[in-house]
Amino acid sequence: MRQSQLFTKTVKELPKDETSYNAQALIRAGFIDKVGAGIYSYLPLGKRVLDKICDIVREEMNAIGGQEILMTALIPKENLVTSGRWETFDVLFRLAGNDQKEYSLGATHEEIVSPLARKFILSYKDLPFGVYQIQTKFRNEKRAKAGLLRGREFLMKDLYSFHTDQADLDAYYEKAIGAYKKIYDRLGLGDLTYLTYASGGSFSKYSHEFQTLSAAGEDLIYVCDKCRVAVNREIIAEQKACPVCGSEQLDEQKAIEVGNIFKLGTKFSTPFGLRYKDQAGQENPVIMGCYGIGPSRIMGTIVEIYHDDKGIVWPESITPYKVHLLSLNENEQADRLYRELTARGIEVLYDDRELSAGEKFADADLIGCPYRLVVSAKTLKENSAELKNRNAKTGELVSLGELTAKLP
RNA sequence: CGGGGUGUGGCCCAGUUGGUCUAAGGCGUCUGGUUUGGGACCAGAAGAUCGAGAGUUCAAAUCUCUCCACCCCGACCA
Repeated sequence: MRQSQLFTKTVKELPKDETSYNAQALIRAGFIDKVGAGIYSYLPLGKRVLDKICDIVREEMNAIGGQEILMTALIPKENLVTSGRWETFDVLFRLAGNDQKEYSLGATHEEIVSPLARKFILSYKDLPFGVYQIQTKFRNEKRAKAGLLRGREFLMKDLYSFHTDQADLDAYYEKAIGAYKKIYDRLGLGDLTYLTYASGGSFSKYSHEFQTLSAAGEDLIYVCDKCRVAVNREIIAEQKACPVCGSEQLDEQKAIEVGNIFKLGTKFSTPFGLRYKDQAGQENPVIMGCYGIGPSRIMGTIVEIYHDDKGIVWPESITPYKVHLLSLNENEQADRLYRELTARGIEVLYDDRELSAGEKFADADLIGCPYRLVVSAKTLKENSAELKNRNAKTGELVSLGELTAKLP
Protein backbone atom coordinates (compact mmCIF):
# COMPACT_ATOMS: atom_id res chain seq x y z
CA MET A 1 0.00 0.00 0.00
CA ARG A 2 1.34 3.37 -0.98
CA GLN A 3 0.88 5.68 1.96
CA SER A 4 0.27 8.59 -0.37
CA GLN A 5 -2.90 6.75 -1.44
CA LEU A 6 -3.94 5.51 2.01
CA PHE A 7 -7.31 6.76 3.15
CA THR A 8 -6.68 8.62 6.41
CA LYS A 9 -3.54 10.09 7.80
CA THR A 10 -2.03 10.57 11.19
CA VAL A 11 -2.61 13.57 13.42
CA LYS A 12 -0.25 15.15 15.91
CA GLU A 13 -2.65 16.27 18.59
CA LEU A 14 -4.38 13.95 21.00
CA PRO A 15 -8.15 13.86 20.50
CA LYS A 16 -9.72 16.00 23.21
CA ASP A 17 -12.65 13.67 23.78
CA GLU A 18 -10.70 10.55 24.55
CA THR A 19 -8.50 9.83 27.53
CA SER A 20 -7.99 6.10 27.17
CA TYR A 21 -4.71 5.21 25.54
CA ASN A 22 -6.12 2.74 23.03
CA ALA A 23 -8.59 5.26 21.63
CA GLN A 24 -6.05 8.09 21.54
CA ALA A 25 -3.40 6.05 19.76
CA LEU A 26 -5.76 4.35 17.31
CA ILE A 27 -7.41 7.63 16.36
CA ARG A 28 -4.13 9.51 16.03
CA ALA A 29 -2.65 6.78 13.87
CA GLY A 30 -5.75 6.60 11.67
CA PHE A 31 -7.00 3.12 12.57
CA ILE A 32 -10.45 4.10 13.82
CA ASP A 33 -12.85 7.03 13.75
CA LYS A 34 -15.19 7.96 16.55
CA VAL A 35 -18.85 8.34 15.66
CA GLY A 36 -20.29 8.55 19.18
CA ALA A 37 -19.67 7.30 22.70
CA GLY A 38 -18.63 3.69 22.35
CA ILE A 39 -19.21 3.73 18.58
CA TYR A 40 -16.24 3.58 16.21
CA SER A 41 -15.68 3.03 12.52
CA TYR A 42 -12.71 0.97 11.40
CA LEU A 43 -10.55 2.58 8.73
CA PRO A 44 -8.25 0.69 6.35
CA LEU A 45 -5.44 0.13 8.87
CA GLY A 46 -7.85 -0.77 11.66
CA LYS A 47 -9.87 -3.05 9.45
CA ARG A 48 -6.75 -5.01 8.54
CA VAL A 49 -5.90 -5.55 12.19
CA LEU A 50 -9.45 -6.54 13.03
CA ASP A 51 -9.55 -8.98 10.13
CA LYS A 52 -6.33 -10.62 11.28
CA ILE A 53 -7.66 -11.04 14.80
CA CYS A 54 -10.84 -12.54 13.36
CA ASP A 55 -8.84 -14.89 11.16
CA ILE A 56 -6.96 -16.26 14.17
CA VAL A 57 -10.18 -16.72 16.11
CA ARG A 58 -11.82 -18.34 13.09
CA GLU A 59 -8.97 -20.79 12.58
CA GLU A 60 -9.06 -21.94 16.18
CA MET A 61 -12.84 -22.26 16.20
CA ASN A 62 -12.70 -24.29 13.02
CA ALA A 63 -10.01 -26.46 14.62
CA ILE A 64 -12.46 -27.57 17.33
CA GLY A 65 -15.16 -28.30 14.79
CA GLY A 66 -16.95 -24.98 14.85
CA GLN A 67 -18.92 -24.18 11.70
CA GLU A 68 -19.22 -20.56 10.77
CA ILE A 69 -22.63 -19.05 10.20
CA LEU A 70 -24.02 -15.52 10.28
CA MET A 71 -27.16 -14.82 12.26
CA THR A 72 -29.41 -11.80 12.21
CA ALA A 73 -28.69 -8.47 13.82
CA LEU A 74 -32.43 -7.90 14.25
CA ILE A 75 -34.02 -10.16 16.80
CA PRO A 76 -37.82 -10.28 16.95
CA LYS A 77 -39.31 -9.44 20.32
CA GLU A 78 -41.12 -12.78 20.54
CA ASN A 79 -37.80 -14.66 20.64
CA LEU A 80 -36.71 -12.66 23.66
CA VAL A 81 -40.11 -13.03 25.28
CA THR A 82 -39.71 -16.79 24.99
CA SER A 83 -36.47 -16.72 26.96
CA GLY A 84 -37.84 -14.12 29.38
CA ARG A 85 -35.15 -11.59 28.51
CA TRP A 86 -37.22 -8.97 26.68
CA GLU A 87 -38.10 -7.40 30.03
CA THR A 88 -35.00 -8.23 32.06
CA PHE A 89 -32.06 -7.63 29.73
CA ASP A 90 -31.42 -3.98 30.46
CA VAL A 91 -28.78 -3.28 27.79
CA LEU A 92 -31.04 -4.23 24.87
CA PHE A 93 -31.58 -1.69 22.14
CA ARG A 94 -35.29 -2.02 21.43
CA LEU A 95 -36.94 -0.70 18.28
CA ALA A 96 -40.12 -0.97 16.27
CA GLY A 97 -40.53 -1.47 12.55
CA ASN A 98 -43.13 0.20 10.36
CA ASP A 99 -45.51 -2.65 11.06
CA GLN A 100 -45.24 -1.87 14.77
CA LYS A 101 -43.56 -5.18 15.24
CA GLU A 102 -40.84 -4.85 17.87
CA TYR A 103 -37.25 -5.99 17.65
CA SER A 104 -34.02 -5.69 19.48
CA LEU A 105 -30.60 -5.29 17.98
CA GLY A 106 -28.66 -8.44 18.74
CA ALA A 107 -26.81 -8.25 22.05
CA THR A 108 -26.25 -12.02 22.12
CA HIS A 109 -27.78 -14.80 20.06
CA GLU A 110 -29.09 -17.65 22.20
CA GLU A 111 -32.60 -16.63 21.15
CA ILE A 112 -31.73 -17.03 17.47
CA VAL A 113 -29.46 -20.03 17.59
CA SER A 114 -31.75 -22.10 19.81
CA PRO A 115 -34.77 -22.08 17.50
CA LEU A 116 -32.38 -22.50 14.58
CA ALA A 117 -30.85 -25.61 16.13
CA ARG A 118 -34.29 -26.96 16.92
CA LYS A 119 -35.04 -27.22 13.22
CA PHE A 120 -32.13 -29.59 12.69
CA ILE A 121 -31.76 -31.54 15.92
CA LEU A 122 -34.08 -34.51 15.98
CA SER A 123 -31.93 -37.38 17.12
CA TYR A 124 -28.87 -38.08 19.23
CA LYS A 125 -27.25 -38.73 15.85
CA ASP A 126 -27.44 -35.03 15.12
CA LEU A 127 -25.30 -34.21 18.16
CA PRO A 128 -22.88 -32.83 19.13
CA PHE A 129 -22.04 -29.82 17.00
CA GLY A 130 -20.95 -26.24 17.33
CA VAL A 131 -21.77 -23.18 15.27
CA TYR A 132 -20.31 -19.73 15.58
CA GLN A 133 -20.45 -16.32 14.03
CA ILE A 134 -18.39 -13.16 14.05
CA GLN A 135 -20.78 -10.27 14.11
CA THR A 136 -21.43 -6.81 15.45
CA LYS A 137 -23.20 -6.86 18.79
CA PHE A 138 -25.23 -4.00 20.21
CA ARG A 139 -25.47 -3.30 23.91
CA ASN A 140 -26.87 -0.09 25.26
CA GLU A 141 -24.31 0.32 27.99
CA LYS A 142 -25.24 2.99 30.49
CA ARG A 143 -21.75 4.28 30.16
CA ALA A 144 -19.49 3.41 27.27
CA LYS A 145 -15.87 4.00 28.12
CA ALA A 146 -12.22 3.30 27.54
CA GLY A 147 -12.29 3.40 23.76
CA LEU A 148 -12.60 -0.05 22.25
CA LEU A 149 -12.74 -1.72 25.65
CA ARG A 150 -16.42 -1.03 26.32
CA GLY A 151 -18.48 0.04 23.36
CA ARG A 152 -22.16 0.12 22.57
CA GLU A 153 -21.41 -1.57 19.28
CA PHE A 154 -18.59 -4.08 19.07
CA LEU A 155 -17.46 -7.13 17.17
CA MET A 156 -17.95 -10.49 18.83
CA LYS A 157 -17.33 -14.11 18.04
CA ASP A 158 -19.96 -16.27 19.70
CA LEU A 159 -19.91 -20.02 19.43
CA TYR A 160 -22.75 -22.22 20.66
CA SER A 161 -22.32 -25.93 21.24
CA PHE A 162 -25.03 -28.58 21.51
CA HIS A 163 -24.71 -31.89 23.34
CA THR A 164 -26.61 -34.95 24.42
CA ASP A 165 -25.36 -34.87 27.98
CA GLN A 166 -23.33 -33.07 30.56
CA ALA A 167 -20.22 -35.23 30.09
CA ASP A 168 -20.08 -34.40 26.40
CA LEU A 169 -20.49 -30.70 27.13
CA ASP A 170 -17.77 -30.91 29.78
CA ALA A 171 -15.35 -32.50 27.33
CA TYR A 172 -16.11 -29.92 24.65
CA TYR A 173 -15.78 -27.12 27.16
CA GLU A 174 -12.24 -28.26 27.92
CA LYS A 175 -11.46 -28.30 24.20
CA ALA A 176 -12.78 -24.76 23.94
CA ILE A 177 -10.50 -23.67 26.79
CA GLY A 178 -7.59 -25.13 24.82
CA ALA A 179 -8.65 -23.29 21.69
CA TYR A 180 -8.94 -20.01 23.58
CA LYS A 181 -5.45 -20.44 25.02
CA LYS A 182 -4.10 -20.91 21.51
CA ILE A 183 -5.87 -17.77 20.38
CA TYR A 184 -4.34 -15.67 23.15
CA ASP A 185 -0.92 -17.16 22.50
CA ARG A 186 -1.15 -16.29 18.83
CA LEU A 187 -2.30 -12.77 19.63
CA GLY A 188 0.72 -12.22 21.87
CA LEU A 189 -1.44 -12.12 24.99
CA GLY A 190 -0.73 -15.62 26.28
CA ASP A 191 1.64 -14.63 29.08
CA LEU A 192 -0.74 -12.03 30.47
CA THR A 193 -4.02 -13.88 30.13
CA TYR A 194 -5.49 -15.97 32.94
CA LEU A 195 -8.29 -18.48 32.96
CA THR A 196 -10.51 -16.88 35.57
CA TYR A 197 -13.20 -18.60 37.59
CA ALA A 198 -16.49 -16.73 37.65
CA SER A 199 -19.94 -17.43 38.90
CA GLY A 200 -21.58 -20.34 37.10
CA GLY A 201 -25.25 -19.58 37.48
CA SER A 202 -27.59 -22.47 38.22
CA PHE A 203 -26.17 -25.06 35.88
CA SER A 204 -22.52 -25.39 36.85
CA LYS A 205 -20.36 -24.29 39.72
CA TYR A 206 -18.24 -21.97 37.63
CA SER A 207 -18.18 -20.20 34.34
CA HIS A 208 -14.87 -18.95 33.06
CA GLU A 209 -13.53 -15.66 31.86
CA PHE A 210 -10.23 -15.01 30.16
CA GLN A 211 -8.68 -11.97 31.76
CA THR A 212 -5.63 -10.13 30.43
CA LEU A 213 -3.63 -8.21 33.01
CA SER A 214 -3.57 -4.50 32.24
CA ALA A 215 -3.68 -1.29 34.20
CA ALA A 216 -6.38 -0.17 31.77
CA GLY A 217 -8.64 -3.01 32.87
CA GLU A 218 -11.86 -2.35 34.74
CA ASP A 219 -12.02 -5.77 36.39
CA LEU A 220 -10.21 -6.94 39.49
CA ILE A 221 -9.07 -10.53 39.57
CA TYR A 222 -7.21 -12.62 42.14
CA VAL A 223 -4.36 -14.50 40.57
CA CYS A 224 -2.67 -17.75 41.61
CA ASP A 225 0.61 -17.44 39.76
CA LYS A 226 1.62 -21.03 40.32
CA CYS A 227 -1.46 -22.42 38.62
CA ARG A 228 -1.86 -19.55 36.14
CA VAL A 229 -5.53 -19.18 37.03
CA ALA A 230 -7.51 -16.49 38.79
CA VAL A 231 -10.78 -15.87 40.58
CA ASN A 232 -12.96 -12.92 39.70
CA ARG A 233 -14.30 -10.33 42.08
CA GLU A 234 -17.88 -11.60 42.06
CA ILE A 235 -16.99 -14.93 43.63
CA ILE A 236 -13.91 -14.04 45.69
CA ALA A 237 -16.00 -13.80 48.83
CA GLU A 238 -16.94 -17.48 48.75
CA GLN A 239 -13.87 -18.62 46.77
CA LYS A 240 -10.94 -17.31 48.76
CA ALA A 241 -8.51 -20.02 47.63
CA CYS A 242 -7.13 -21.05 44.26
CA PRO A 243 -9.67 -23.49 42.78
CA VAL A 244 -6.80 -25.61 41.42
CA CYS A 245 -4.22 -25.88 44.22
CA GLY A 246 -6.10 -24.47 47.18
CA SER A 247 -3.49 -21.83 47.91
CA GLU A 248 -4.76 -18.69 49.56
CA GLN A 249 -1.88 -16.63 48.18
CA LEU A 250 -3.85 -14.71 45.59
CA ASP A 251 -2.64 -11.47 44.01
CA GLU A 252 -5.12 -8.74 43.25
CA GLN A 253 -4.64 -7.45 39.69
CA LYS A 254 -6.47 -5.21 37.24
CA ALA A 255 -7.48 -6.99 34.07
CA ILE A 256 -9.49 -6.76 30.87
CA GLU A 257 -12.03 -9.50 30.18
CA VAL A 258 -11.06 -10.77 26.74
CA GLY A 259 -13.32 -13.79 26.58
CA ASN A 260 -15.87 -15.80 28.49
CA ILE A 261 -17.30 -19.24 28.26
CA PHE A 262 -20.44 -20.57 29.85
CA LYS A 263 -22.18 -23.87 30.36
CA LEU A 264 -25.74 -22.95 29.52
CA GLY A 265 -27.13 -26.39 30.21
CA THR A 266 -30.85 -26.36 29.46
CA LYS A 267 -31.42 -22.70 30.15
CA PHE A 268 -32.37 -22.00 26.55
CA SER A 269 -33.16 -25.47 25.25
CA THR A 270 -36.07 -25.75 27.67
CA PRO A 271 -37.95 -22.56 26.73
CA PHE A 272 -37.26 -23.12 23.03
CA GLY A 273 -38.27 -26.79 23.13
CA LEU A 274 -34.88 -27.98 21.95
CA ARG A 275 -34.96 -31.78 22.46
CA TYR A 276 -33.53 -34.89 20.88
CA LYS A 277 -34.46 -38.58 20.89
CA ASP A 278 -31.92 -40.88 22.49
CA GLN A 279 -31.22 -44.48 21.49
CA ALA A 280 -34.11 -45.71 23.60
CA GLY A 281 -36.50 -43.33 21.85
CA GLN A 282 -36.78 -41.06 24.87
CA GLU A 283 -36.91 -37.28 24.41
CA ASN A 284 -34.29 -35.30 26.33
CA PRO A 285 -33.37 -31.64 26.47
CA VAL A 286 -30.28 -30.61 24.51
CA ILE A 287 -27.38 -29.41 26.67
CA MET A 288 -25.76 -26.18 25.48
CA GLY A 289 -22.59 -24.20 25.95
CA CYS A 290 -21.61 -20.74 24.71
CA TYR A 291 -18.20 -19.24 24.09
CA GLY A 292 -17.56 -15.56 23.45
CA ILE A 293 -14.59 -13.45 22.45
CA GLY A 294 -14.53 -9.83 21.28
CA PRO A 295 -12.07 -9.06 18.46
CA SER A 296 -12.59 -5.30 18.74
CA ARG A 297 -11.98 -5.32 22.47
CA ILE A 298 -8.91 -7.46 21.86
CA MET A 299 -7.61 -4.85 19.43
CA GLY A 300 -7.93 -2.22 22.15
CA THR A 301 -6.34 -4.51 24.71
CA ILE A 302 -3.33 -5.16 22.51
CA VAL A 303 -2.80 -1.44 22.02
CA GLU A 304 -2.99 -0.89 25.78
CA ILE A 305 -0.29 -3.49 26.30
CA TYR A 306 1.93 -3.15 23.25
CA HIS A 307 2.99 0.46 22.93
CA ASP A 308 5.77 2.83 23.94
CA ASP A 309 5.93 6.58 24.24
CA LYS A 310 6.03 6.95 20.45
CA GLY A 311 3.13 4.76 19.47
CA ILE A 312 1.78 1.29 18.94
CA VAL A 313 3.99 -1.80 18.66
CA TRP A 314 1.90 -4.43 16.88
CA PRO A 315 2.56 -8.11 17.43
CA GLU A 316 3.54 -9.62 14.11
CA SER A 317 0.47 -11.86 13.98
CA ILE A 318 -1.97 -8.97 13.70
CA THR A 319 0.03 -6.02 12.37
CA PRO A 320 -1.73 -4.15 9.55
CA TYR A 321 1.48 -4.40 7.48
CA LYS A 322 4.58 -6.35 8.26
CA VAL A 323 7.04 -3.87 6.78
CA HIS A 324 6.88 -0.10 6.76
CA LEU A 325 9.08 1.03 3.89
CA LEU A 326 10.24 4.64 4.09
CA SER A 327 11.79 6.44 1.18
CA LEU A 328 13.76 9.53 2.06
CA ASN A 329 13.71 11.26 -1.33
CA GLU A 330 14.91 8.21 -3.14
CA ASN A 331 11.77 7.12 -4.80
CA GLU A 332 13.22 5.22 -7.70
CA GLN A 333 15.02 2.56 -5.67
CA ALA A 334 12.29 2.52 -3.04
CA ASP A 335 9.63 2.00 -5.70
CA ARG A 336 11.53 -0.95 -7.05
CA LEU A 337 11.94 -2.44 -3.59
CA TYR A 338 8.25 -1.94 -2.87
CA ARG A 339 7.30 -3.82 -6.00
CA GLU A 340 9.74 -6.63 -5.26
CA LEU A 341 8.66 -7.18 -1.69
CA THR A 342 4.99 -6.98 -2.57
CA ALA A 343 5.48 -9.43 -5.41
CA ARG A 344 6.95 -11.85 -2.88
CA GLY A 345 3.83 -11.68 -0.78
CA ILE A 346 5.21 -9.44 1.94
CA GLU A 347 2.71 -6.91 3.27
CA VAL A 348 4.33 -3.53 2.83
CA LEU A 349 3.14 -0.08 3.75
CA TYR A 350 5.23 2.20 1.56
CA ASP A 351 5.69 5.78 2.68
CA ASP A 352 6.19 7.43 -0.68
CA ARG A 353 4.94 10.85 0.48
CA GLU A 354 6.97 13.99 0.00
CA LEU A 355 7.54 14.73 3.66
CA SER A 356 10.50 15.35 5.90
CA ALA A 357 12.39 12.38 7.28
CA GLY A 358 11.37 13.21 10.82
CA GLU A 359 7.72 13.16 9.98
CA LYS A 360 8.02 9.77 8.32
CA PHE A 361 9.86 8.29 11.28
CA ALA A 362 7.30 9.67 13.70
CA ASP A 363 4.43 8.23 11.68
CA ALA A 364 6.12 4.87 11.37
CA ASP A 365 6.56 4.70 15.14
CA LEU A 366 2.97 5.75 15.70
CA ILE A 367 1.50 3.22 13.28
CA GLY A 368 3.72 0.53 14.72
CA CYS A 369 4.53 -2.03 12.02
CA PRO A 370 7.11 -4.51 13.36
CA TYR A 371 9.76 -3.85 10.67
CA ARG A 372 10.90 -0.50 9.35
CA LEU A 373 12.87 -0.32 6.16
CA VAL A 374 14.54 2.96 5.19
CA VAL A 375 15.88 3.72 1.74
CA SER A 376 17.86 6.94 1.44
CA ALA A 377 20.91 8.42 -0.26
CA LYS A 378 22.90 7.26 2.72
CA THR A 379 21.84 3.63 2.49
CA LEU A 380 22.06 3.53 -1.29
CA LYS A 381 25.71 4.51 -1.13
CA GLU A 382 26.17 1.08 0.41
CA ASN A 383 23.62 -0.41 -2.00
CA SER A 384 21.58 -1.14 1.10
CA ALA A 385 18.49 -0.33 3.07
CA GLU A 386 18.25 0.09 6.82
CA LEU A 387 16.19 -2.56 8.57
CA LYS A 388 14.99 -1.79 12.07
CA ASN A 389 12.71 -3.66 14.39
CA ARG A 390 10.02 -1.45 15.93
CA ASN A 391 11.31 -2.46 19.36
CA ALA A 392 14.97 -1.87 18.62
CA LYS A 393 16.85 1.38 19.23
CA THR A 394 18.92 1.16 16.08
CA GLY A 395 18.72 -0.61 12.77
CA GLU A 396 21.22 -2.38 10.56
CA LEU A 397 22.20 -1.90 6.96
CA VAL A 398 21.18 -4.80 4.78
CA SER A 399 22.25 -5.04 1.19
CA LEU A 400 19.36 -4.86 -1.23
CA GLY A 401 20.06 -8.30 -2.62
CA GLU A 402 19.78 -9.99 0.76
CA LEU A 403 16.75 -8.12 1.97
CA THR A 404 13.98 -10.59 1.36
CA ALA A 405 16.02 -13.34 2.95
CA LYS A 406 16.57 -11.16 6.01
CA LEU A 407 12.89 -10.44 6.53
CA PRO A 408 11.38 -13.08 8.80
C1' C B 1 -29.01 6.44 36.21
C1' G B 2 -26.35 9.95 40.25
C1' G B 3 -22.07 13.37 40.61
C1' G B 4 -18.25 16.37 38.21
C1' G B 5 -16.13 18.55 33.77
C1' U B 6 -15.92 20.23 28.65
C1' G B 7 -18.14 22.12 23.83
C1' U B 8 -14.82 28.22 19.53
C1' G B 9 -12.31 26.78 11.25
C1' G B 10 -10.54 19.65 9.48
C1' C B 11 -7.39 19.02 14.49
C1' C B 12 -5.42 21.32 19.30
C1' C B 13 -6.80 25.69 21.62
C1' A B 14 -6.86 31.63 23.49
C1' G B 15 -10.74 34.76 24.56
C1' U B 16 -16.00 33.90 28.80
C1' U B 17 -16.00 40.66 35.40
C1' G B 18 -20.94 41.82 28.00
C1' G B 19 -18.27 46.69 24.11
C1' U B 20 -11.55 47.79 19.45
C1' C B 21 -14.07 40.05 18.53
C1' U B 22 -14.92 42.63 11.78
C1' A B 23 -13.00 35.96 16.94
C1' A B 24 -6.23 35.48 18.18
C1' G B 25 -2.45 31.50 17.90
C1' G B 26 -0.41 26.59 16.64
C1' C B 27 -1.12 22.12 13.55
C1' G B 28 -3.07 20.65 9.00
C1' U B 29 -4.71 22.23 3.83
C1' C B 30 -3.73 25.18 -0.93
C1' U B 31 0.05 28.30 -4.09
C1' G B 32 5.27 29.61 -4.93
C1' G B 33 10.27 28.97 -3.35
C1' U B 34 14.23 26.84 -0.27
C1' U B 35 14.96 22.15 2.34
C1' U B 36 15.35 16.42 3.34
C1' G B 37 18.13 10.68 8.77
C1' G B 38 13.73 12.27 13.99
C1' G B 39 7.30 15.96 13.41
C1' A B 40 12.19 21.90 8.59
C1' C B 41 11.92 27.22 6.76
C1' C B 42 10.19 31.76 4.07
C1' A B 43 6.18 34.35 1.53
C1' G B 44 1.11 34.34 0.37
C1' A B 45 -4.05 32.22 0.62
C1' A B 46 -8.52 29.75 1.86
C1' G B 47 -11.28 28.00 5.85
C1' A B 48 -15.80 29.76 11.90
C1' U B 49 -24.08 28.91 11.95
C1' C B 50 -18.41 30.49 18.73
C1' G B 51 -22.80 22.70 20.34
C1' A B 52 -28.51 23.94 19.41
C1' G B 53 -32.82 26.84 20.57
C1' A B 54 -35.18 30.66 23.27
C1' G B 55 -34.45 35.02 26.20
C1' U B 56 -32.12 39.68 28.55
C1' U B 57 -29.58 44.07 26.35
C1' C B 58 -28.19 49.80 22.56
C1' A B 59 -24.63 45.64 22.23
C1' A B 60 -23.85 38.37 23.54
C1' A B 61 -18.47 33.54 22.14
C1' U B 62 -19.15 36.19 26.98
C1' C B 63 -25.29 36.83 31.06
C1' U B 64 -30.18 33.64 31.92
C1' C B 65 -33.17 29.28 30.77
C1' U B 66 -34.00 24.73 28.16
C1' C B 67 -32.00 20.98 25.33
C1' C B 68 -27.97 18.11 22.95
C1' A B 69 -23.14 15.87 22.61
C1' C B 70 -18.55 14.14 24.55
C1' C B 71 -15.07 12.91 28.72
C1' C B 72 -14.16 11.38 33.90
C1' C B 73 -15.82 9.07 38.86
C1' G B 74 -19.62 5.91 40.76
C1' A B 75 -23.72 2.45 40.06
C1' C B 76 -24.69 -1.17 36.19
C1' C B 77 -22.30 -4.88 32.84
C1' A B 78 -27.45 -12.41 30.71
